[in-house]
Amino acid sequence: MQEMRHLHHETIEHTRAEIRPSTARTGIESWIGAVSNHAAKYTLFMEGDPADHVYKVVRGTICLYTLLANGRRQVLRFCRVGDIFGLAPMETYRYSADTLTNASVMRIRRNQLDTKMDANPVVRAAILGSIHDELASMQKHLLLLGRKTAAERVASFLFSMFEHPTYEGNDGQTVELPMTRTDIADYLGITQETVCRVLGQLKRKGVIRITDPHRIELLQGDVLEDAAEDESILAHAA
Amino acid sequence: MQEMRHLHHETIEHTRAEIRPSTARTGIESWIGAVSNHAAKYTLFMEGDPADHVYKVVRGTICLYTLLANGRRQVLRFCRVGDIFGLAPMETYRYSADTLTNASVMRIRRNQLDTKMDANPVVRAAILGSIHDELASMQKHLLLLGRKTAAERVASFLFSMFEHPTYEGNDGQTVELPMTRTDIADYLGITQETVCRVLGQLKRKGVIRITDPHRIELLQGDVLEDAAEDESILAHAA
DNA sequence: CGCCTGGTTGACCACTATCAAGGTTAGTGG
DNA sequence: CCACTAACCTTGATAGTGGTCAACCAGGCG
Repeated sequence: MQEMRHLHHETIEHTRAEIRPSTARTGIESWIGAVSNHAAKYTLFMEGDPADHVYKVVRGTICLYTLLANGRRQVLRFCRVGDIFGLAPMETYRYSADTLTNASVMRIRRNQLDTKMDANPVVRAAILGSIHDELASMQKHLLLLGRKTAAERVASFLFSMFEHPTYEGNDGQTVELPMTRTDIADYLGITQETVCRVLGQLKRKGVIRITDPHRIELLQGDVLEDAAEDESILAHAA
Repeated sequence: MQEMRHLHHETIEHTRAEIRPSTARTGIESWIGAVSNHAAKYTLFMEGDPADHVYKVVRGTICLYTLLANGRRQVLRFCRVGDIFGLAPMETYRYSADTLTNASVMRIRRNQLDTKMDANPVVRAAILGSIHDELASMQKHLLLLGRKTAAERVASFLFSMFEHPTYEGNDGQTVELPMTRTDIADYLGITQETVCRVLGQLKRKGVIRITDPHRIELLQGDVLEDAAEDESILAHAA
């Protein structure tokens, strides 16, 4: 909650980004690019748009998703501060990107990035590392979508939110969920109603406390972690 | 059943691989590495093993998968001739790899590959391209696992098999399925029985013909393609 | 020849989707 | 400042897709 000062609206400014240590995870301390600010629910780009920019989240949360003809939606990833997306080389984006909250993103021209990569082994390693992280988390998500029950999916999701390096409104015991229940459902391959029901179940079991719909407090982390891989932990009743 | 001649058992030979044009897709015409031959159902490595090699399939089909405590399995990918796996930089493999058929793989030491990558921009681009392909297909798979019905999943799978660049036993109208029904089920996030039932349905509709359990002939490609995104194409009855 | 693995089909049932209603919150305009 | 509206969230009732359990068949290998 300390990175949301000077909020111009939809402004674009060329800056050398000063990003926090958490970003060092990408190995790139400072990038140069155009930073733009957007209101919530703004579409940065849609599936099929020409993919000539790579994005880095500076503030807020972004949601990457794909659609099926009949309107079914699969959320591929929630991108938070420091996350990079649109990185894989491609002609056109293979997914759409919406802001969930007010958000700022830095855009880097793909060809500029390619030049930097060719010139600088450190940048190269950083990019590879970032792609690797993405692959790893996608593999975990394949397992979740293919083989976990609804209760395990929600528990896994919550647990990963608590695990995530602390950022705005996360003191390790409480997480801010910037997304709606429908967003969570579309991420987990279930419905909004099922998400609610499992959250209710976790609440009744005393595993979490739902301060308000977008703010959840962790009471029994170990139980949540177990529940992420074995729904029987939350055996019926209560 | 025609690819199982001259089976040396577990031989290893250093060779300059002569691989077919389909491999040019990786941009690397010839790699140098140790080629090893394995019988079907051989485990190349398991999740958690130190990841010091990158593999390239020279012959046969490999199956990459992860397990959940209670035995549930998610197949992440079927690797066929020319495919590369174990590429993302990691300390230990995050999945296991089994041969499905008799197979040969070329192993390259990770640090050797890293050296090549740093020295050669062409290799670099090829590797990045390969990772990109993997990301793209994983994103498609997330959509399948999260949002498609059983019928759509099987149709998608078959369609992708028919689309795949022709290789052993695929003349564009007939595909050889080296994997078992259980393997397919674990790839699609459903059960063996459901796979059988959908295949039966497709057969009764006249969309495919099942010459033998591992050999399927395509009769109506357009119908199969439509069914991959809209199960109602296969509306009940018959 | 008989076991064992893999495939197929059927009967039944459970998990989760769907449909529906009511509650809460935030944003908007009077 | 408050009424009104529209999202969003929550919970309940019902139904359907696909899982589970079980039986049987076929082929390969010891």
